Amino acid sequence: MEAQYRPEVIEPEAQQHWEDQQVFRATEDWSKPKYYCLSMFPYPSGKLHMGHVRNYTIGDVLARYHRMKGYNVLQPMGWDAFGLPAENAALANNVAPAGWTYANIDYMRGQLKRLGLAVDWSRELATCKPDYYRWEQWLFTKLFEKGLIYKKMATVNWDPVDLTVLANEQVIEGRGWRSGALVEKRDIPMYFMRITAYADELLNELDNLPGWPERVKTMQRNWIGKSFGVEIHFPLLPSPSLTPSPSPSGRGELRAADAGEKAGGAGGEGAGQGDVLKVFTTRADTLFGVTYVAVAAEHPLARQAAVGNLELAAFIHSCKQGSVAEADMATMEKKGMDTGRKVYHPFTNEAIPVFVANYVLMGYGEGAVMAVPAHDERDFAFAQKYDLPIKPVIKPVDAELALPLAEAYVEQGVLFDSGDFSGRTSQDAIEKIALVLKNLKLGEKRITWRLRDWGISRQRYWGCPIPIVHCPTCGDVPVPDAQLPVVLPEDVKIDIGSPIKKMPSFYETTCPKCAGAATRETDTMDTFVESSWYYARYACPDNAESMLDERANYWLPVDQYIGGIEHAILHLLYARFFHKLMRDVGLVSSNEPFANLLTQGMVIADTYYRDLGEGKRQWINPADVEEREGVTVLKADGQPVTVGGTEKMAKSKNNGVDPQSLIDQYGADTARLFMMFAAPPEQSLEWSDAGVEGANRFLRRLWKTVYEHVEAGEVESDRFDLSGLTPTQHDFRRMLHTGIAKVSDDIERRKQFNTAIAANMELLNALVKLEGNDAQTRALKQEALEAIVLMLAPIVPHICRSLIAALKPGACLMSAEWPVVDESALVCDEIELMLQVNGKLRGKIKVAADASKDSIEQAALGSPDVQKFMDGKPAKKVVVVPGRLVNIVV
RNA sequence: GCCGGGAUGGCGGAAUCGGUAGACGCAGCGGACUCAAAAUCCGCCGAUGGUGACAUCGUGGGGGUUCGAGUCCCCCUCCCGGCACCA
Repeated sequence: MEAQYRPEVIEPEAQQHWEDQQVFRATEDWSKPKYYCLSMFPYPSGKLHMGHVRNYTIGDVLARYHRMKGYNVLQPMGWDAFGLPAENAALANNVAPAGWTYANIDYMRGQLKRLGLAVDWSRELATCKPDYYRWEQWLFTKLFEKGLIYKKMATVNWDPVDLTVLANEQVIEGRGWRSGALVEKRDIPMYFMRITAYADELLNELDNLPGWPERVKTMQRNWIGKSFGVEIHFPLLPSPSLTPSPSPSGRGELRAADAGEKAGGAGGEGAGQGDVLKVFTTRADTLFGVTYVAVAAEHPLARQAAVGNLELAAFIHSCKQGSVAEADMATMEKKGMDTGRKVYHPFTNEAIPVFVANYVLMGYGEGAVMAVPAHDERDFAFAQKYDLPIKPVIKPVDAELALPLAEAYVEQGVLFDSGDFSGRTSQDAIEKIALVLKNLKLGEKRITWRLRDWGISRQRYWGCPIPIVHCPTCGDVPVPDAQLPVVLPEDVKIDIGSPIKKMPSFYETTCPKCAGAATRETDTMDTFVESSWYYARYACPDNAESMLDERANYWLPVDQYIGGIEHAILHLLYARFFHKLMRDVGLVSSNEPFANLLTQGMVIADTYYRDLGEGKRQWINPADVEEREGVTVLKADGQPVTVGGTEKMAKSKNNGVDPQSLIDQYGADTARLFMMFAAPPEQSLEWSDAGVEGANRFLRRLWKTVYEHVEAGEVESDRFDLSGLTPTQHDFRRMLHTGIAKVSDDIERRKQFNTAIAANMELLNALVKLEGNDAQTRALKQEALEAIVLMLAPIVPHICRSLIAALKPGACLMSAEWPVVDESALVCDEIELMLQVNGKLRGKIKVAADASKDSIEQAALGSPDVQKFMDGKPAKKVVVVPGRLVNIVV
C-alpha cells in the first residue's frame, strides 16, 4: 500500500475501472428490490456550480448506500437542455443556441464524471434532441385531441421597443432589460394545459405521500388553493350611458371567468339592464358590510363603463403598465377608480358603487370582489384612500369592537347589523346566507381554486416546437404521428426575436387534413414541459417506437427524488400532473412519480453588481472581487462594486462559485466530503472556502491510520476472542456498533450526512487512541477500520475503494455489503444519570443499567451534590426519566 | 403583499420523542517535533466573576405552558425560497 494519499492517482484509476466494468449499468432484475434514485437534471449553463455538486453527491450517497444494502439501483443523468439562457448566450457571443448547449453538455458531463458519480451513463438524455422531444409533441397531440390542451388569450410582458415578449426575469423594475422601455401587458393567444381538471386529485394525493416533506406538501396545498365560498350575484343598476337592451335569455350574465377562453372574449359584452355582477367570496358572513364592489381592469364591465369615459379609459390603460408577475401586482400601490356603475345589494337593495381596482386579479374567481373594508385589510386601506364608508358587521364572540376601527377586524366572530342574520356566528351565517341567496337565485355555494391552467406557449426559439398547423379552412390541426417530430432547426442566427418566426422554410407547410397551404405554429413549449416527464423516459431512453414501455413500470415510481427547494411548487406540481396525464393515456400504472422527496437547501453566496443605467445591471462573480480598506472592489480595476444580497447561486446573478478548482486541488472525495459535512442537506448552505482543508485532513488521517495498521502485518482474526475483551476494548466495541447503528440511521432514515460523517470521525479518533499491539487490539482495529471505510464509501468512494482493498486483500468495494450491527456489543451494565434540583443540573451518578426506579431515587436523594442544593428541604416530587436523569423538586 | 422555511460560540453546525446546550469540524491560542518552516502530534477554546473547587448568565427579541423548553404555544424582528415566462 502507498504511504501517501494521492487522490490524483487513485480517483482517475477508480473512475476508469468503474467505467470499463460498466458497474453502474442498471437492468431490470426482479430478483432484487429496485431503488430508483434520481437527482433533478441540470440545465447545461456552462459549468457545474456548487448546487450541482451538493445535489448529485446527495443522490450518489443514497444510490451507493442502497447498492451496498442489496438493492438493484438505477441512477441516471441527463440534460434539461432547452431554455432562455442559451438564447441570451447566443445573442451575447454570436453563436447558435444549439452549439452552445452541446458544448456545455460535453464540458459538464466531464465534470460530473470527475465527481465519481455512480451513474448509468448509457441512459443519458438531452431534452433538446428530437428523439426526446418528439414524444412530448406526440403527447401534446393526444392531449389536444382529448381537450386537455386548449387555446385562449393570456397576458404577457411586452417590450414596446424591442417588440418582443419578455420573461418575468427580463423585466427589471418595470422595464425591459435590454431596451429599458416601460413594459406593458399584452394579450396574445396561447395553448393551455388543463391542470385544473386534476386539481382535486393533485390536492388529495398529497395525503398519500408520506415520503414528502410536510413543508412542500403545505406549499402545494396552498398553491392549489381550494377554497370553499359563496358566489354572490349583485344585480346591476341600468347604465346611465347605455340604452337598455334586454338580453334574449332574460337575465344575462356579466361573467368574466371564461371570457378569455373564447379567444375573442365575447362573453358579457353588451351587458345592460337585468344583468348581474358575480363575485366570489370566502367571507359571505361579511355581506352586510359591503360598501363597494371592485372589478379587475380587464373585466368586461370595466371595459364597457370606459366607453365614453376618457378618464376611466385612461385609468384602465394605466393598469396595463408594468409586469404580469404576481409579486409585482401584489406589492404595487393599490389604485382604483369609480366606474359610475352601481349594483344592488342582494339583501338590502342599497345601491353600491363599482370600482375598477388594480389589485383585483382577473384570473381568480370571477375577476370581481365584494369589498368589506371593516373586515379585510386591503379593502380597509382602499376605503381610507378613496374615502369610502367602513361598515363593521362582525365582532368577536366575547368582546365588543372598538369603534371607529383603527384597522380591519379580519377574524371570524358574531354578526351584527346584518338583518335577520345578526347574532349568528360567522360559520353559521355563511351557510344560511348561501341558502337564502340560492332561494333568491342570487348566488350559491361554490368551490374556487387558486390554481390556474398552465400556459405552455413561449414566443421563443430554443424550445420544443408546438406540433400544430394553422389551416385557414380546418383551424388548428395537430401534426399527425407519422409527421413527428417537428424538428427545430439548429443552424440559425440569433438576434432579437425567434428566428423560426422569420423562417418560411420552417413555418410554411400544408394542412395534414385538407392538404391546403397552411402555417406551422412557431411558438415553442415552456421548458417545464420537458422536465415534467424525463424521469420516466430514463427507464427506456432508447425506445424509438413509443414514449414509454413496460420498463417504466418496473422502475417507477422514483424511490428517491433529490433537488432544490426552489422547485417545491412549480416543477414538482407539473411533474405530478404529467404523471397523471401519462397514466390516463395508459403509459404508466402508478399514481405519483416520486415516492420520497428530499429538498436540498440552496447553496447561497453574496452577489455583487454595477448599475449600467436604464435598469440594467452587470453582475460580478464573488471570485472577482475583494475587500480593500473596507470597500468591496473589482480586482481587475480596483473600482468599487455594489454589494447585493446573499442569494442562491445562479447564472443570472453571476454568483456561482466554480467547484472545479476545489476538485483540481483536493480531488473529488474532498469536495464530496466537504459538501456533505458542511450542512445537513435540507438546510441552505452559505458558501465559504474554509473547511475544505479540514475535510482533506480527515481523509489523509484516515489513509495514514489504515496504512499504519496494514503495514504492521496481517491480523490473526482467528485469535479474536469476544469474551476476553478488556473493559476498554469492550467500551470501544460498543462505541463502534452504536456508531454503525447511528450512521445507518443517519443515512437511510434521517438523510443527515453531516452527523454520519461526524460519527465516523469520532470512531476514528477513538481508534487512534486505542492502545496496544496485541492480537485482540489488532483484530478490534481491523473490525473498526473495515466498518469505517465501508460506512464512508458512499460519501468518499474513491479513497474507500483503495482502503478496503488494502485492508482485505482481494476485496472489491463494488461487491461490499453495508456493515451489520452486532447487538451483543451494545450491552452495557452501568449507566450514568444526570441529577437535577428544580430543573438545574447539579451532579451525576452511576447506576446499574437495570436499577429499579426506587433505588435510583434513593441514590439520587443520597447524593451530596443534590443535598447541597436541597437546603434541607423535603423533596416535593422526584421525576425519574429512565436512562436519562433524575429531577428533584423542592 | 401572499405562501413556505430559518435564526444556537469567532465560523459551519450537533442536541433524532420536551430531559447533560455547544458533538464533529474550521479558525484561534499554548506546547511537542524541527536549524527553521510546512506537515504531523498533544492540550485549551460560550460569556461574566473567582487563584480554585465552583457560581451566575446563555440557543434572534418579548410573553406563556411544564418538575424541566434550543425543541411546544402566542406576539414581534431580521434573513432566505416561491409567486405561474429563470431553471
